[in-house]
Amino acid sequence: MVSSKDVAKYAGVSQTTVSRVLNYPDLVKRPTYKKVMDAIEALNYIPDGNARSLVQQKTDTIALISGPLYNPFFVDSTTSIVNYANQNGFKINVHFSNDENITETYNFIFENKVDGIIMSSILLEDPVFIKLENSGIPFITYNRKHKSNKNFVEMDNEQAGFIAASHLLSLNHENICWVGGPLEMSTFKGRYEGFLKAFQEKGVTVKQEQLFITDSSKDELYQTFLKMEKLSEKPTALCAATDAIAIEMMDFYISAGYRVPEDISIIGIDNVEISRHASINLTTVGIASPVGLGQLAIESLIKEIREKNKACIQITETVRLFERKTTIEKRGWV
Amino acid sequence: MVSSKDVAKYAGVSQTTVSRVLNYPDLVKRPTYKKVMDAIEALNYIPDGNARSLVQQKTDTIALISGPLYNPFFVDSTTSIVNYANQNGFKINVHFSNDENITETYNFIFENKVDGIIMSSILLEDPVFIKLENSGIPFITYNRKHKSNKNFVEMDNEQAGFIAASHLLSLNHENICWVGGPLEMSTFKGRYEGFLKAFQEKGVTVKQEQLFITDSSKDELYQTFLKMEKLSEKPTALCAATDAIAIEMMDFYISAGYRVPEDISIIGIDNVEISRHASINLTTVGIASPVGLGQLAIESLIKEIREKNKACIQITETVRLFERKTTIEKRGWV
DNA sequence: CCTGAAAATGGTTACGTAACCATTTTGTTA
DNA sequence: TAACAAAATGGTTACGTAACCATTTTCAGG
Repeated sequence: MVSSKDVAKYAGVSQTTVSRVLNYPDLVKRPTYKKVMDAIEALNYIPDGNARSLVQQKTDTIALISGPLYNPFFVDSTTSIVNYANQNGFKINVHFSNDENITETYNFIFENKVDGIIMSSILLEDPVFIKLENSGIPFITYNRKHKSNKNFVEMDNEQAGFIAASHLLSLNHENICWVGGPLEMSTFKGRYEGFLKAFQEKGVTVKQEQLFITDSSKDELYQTFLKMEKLSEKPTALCAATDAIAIEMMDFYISAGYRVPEDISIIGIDNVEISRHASINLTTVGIASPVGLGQLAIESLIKEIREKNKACIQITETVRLFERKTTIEKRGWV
Repeated sequence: MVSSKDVAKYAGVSQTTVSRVLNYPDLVKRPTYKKVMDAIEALNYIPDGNARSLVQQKTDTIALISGPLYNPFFVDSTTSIVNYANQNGFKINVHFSNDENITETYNFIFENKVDGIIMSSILLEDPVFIKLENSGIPFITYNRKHKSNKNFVEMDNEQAGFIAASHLLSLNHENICWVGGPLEMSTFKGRYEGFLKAFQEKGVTVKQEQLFITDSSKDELYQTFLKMEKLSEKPTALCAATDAIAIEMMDFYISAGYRVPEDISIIGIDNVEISRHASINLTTVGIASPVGLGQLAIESLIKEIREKNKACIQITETVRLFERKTTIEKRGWV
């Protein structure tokens, strides 16, 4: 491989001058500059970013630990994060975590110096948090957060759950099922609590059997669907903790011959891009601002890396209802 | 930052021995091994992957140039690629290309030594191909290919276009629009030619005005929709070059009050995951094998990197129809 | 034409690791 | 116990770059 030494020899200058041509061209006389550039051209020289990283003690690389892309929330956030980072000269090492391989994922990341870590996959009381803190690497979470998180970008999850439940209650639904979990994750916990709070304020009682604390895997969601089918009183509405869950449940209901929303109202939370689609038209709750959580987080992280800014980044975005066509007023059909 | 020298000093051994403990533990006596491991533990030492890369002349990193995730094809392929690579100890640097920033993207990648490149975004006659060849870095394309590509994984695009068109023709549609492009891309070119071939074999004529060669941006697709609305003879069926286009067009039609498939049949190509969803149920053409193109490509690339295998990888997967609910027989309504 | 400061360039080093070769230690066999 | 091979460990180097300090060149002003 051709190195800056080869270029130096070819151009008849020192390696130092070659480095200078690329990094401080103003310090080099024009003719010398040209000689070197010609040599670079002729030899097809490309500087080795790895070697540069070693000497400069920075990698211009950020590790992203995202949830799986079959959750459309992460489609949106991954897109923003990768594009924004690349535009700002950072590489993104992507990892998709299913919350099981998470330890390996972190070890993998620690092995390779990165300038920062941006992630969603963390539990409220995750033990990995201490390792992250000790590593000294700037990191930020988006969507979810840890109980002692310094830097995070989230939506107001409790408000979101509250708005979703309130919307269904205002449409006269009372037999409303909750689907989502696990509650070790800040998102699900907040949304769940908001959901319950709405019932409490309205004075409507929630039965234990209406609450399904599940993970988001297709299998378990299908099992949940089957359980709901066996309920003595079938729900007239369903509050899903995420759009991904809502869309999946909708699939099961429609496949089973139900009409949405006539037979069952469904609401999600996240307002992912695909929920807008005319075939889906999911009523949902999402952040009011047009800038997504991923985008906010990566902007903050890069700022912190650049400015060695040690200030806390704690953003909780306010949310609102996006009313579409999967929820409808409950009609008495007695 | 704590280095292997620090560990060596702490453990009272040489740096060489520390390195050996981690890479060739069998060459180290048990007590020494333990001393070093204890030191590593005590100092919280993590080897620097960058330094290792420099001396070993490999990075364990693969660059991925994917199309945008709003095309669900790339959701599926990116997931397989990232997961498979990570499981095999490779990091993935992700880049989303919109075919405009492509030159910058390539320069960005060349600046940082990677062990391989896996990409979709390339034109049939892309000039960047020569730079890729000259770089000596193993690379493979999936989905699309270059006219002189050595390594690629694709579907049989012509067969796909042929099957899609044949399906619509067999349902007695004749006024069928084609939407997709540009033809500089192998996928669109092949599918388009297959589409035309089906008409030719059936002896049905295609009018120029039925053929819409567009890019896949939402804006341009909407313009295309408007043009189709103004056609003297409105189409009864639509063959989209990709599922992404099909799903987008479906959105426009439904939003405008049309029913799919009663008012217009729509077929796509790719068989992306989301097309299976009960709310979408897109009839489409996709590879018969359950293993996706991205997965095939990353497996081949990693094999090539590991074995320095210089054999050509040229895979063209056969395709079949996935009949769902967006296509229906044309009824005479005169 | 000389002087001195500024401009331009060069030499050397460190970054953290693994490869390579050299040296010391261990243990076996005669 | 001597001899010697094998096992264990150490010293030095290279990887390719930018930082740092040293040296040479240039050129303005007297």
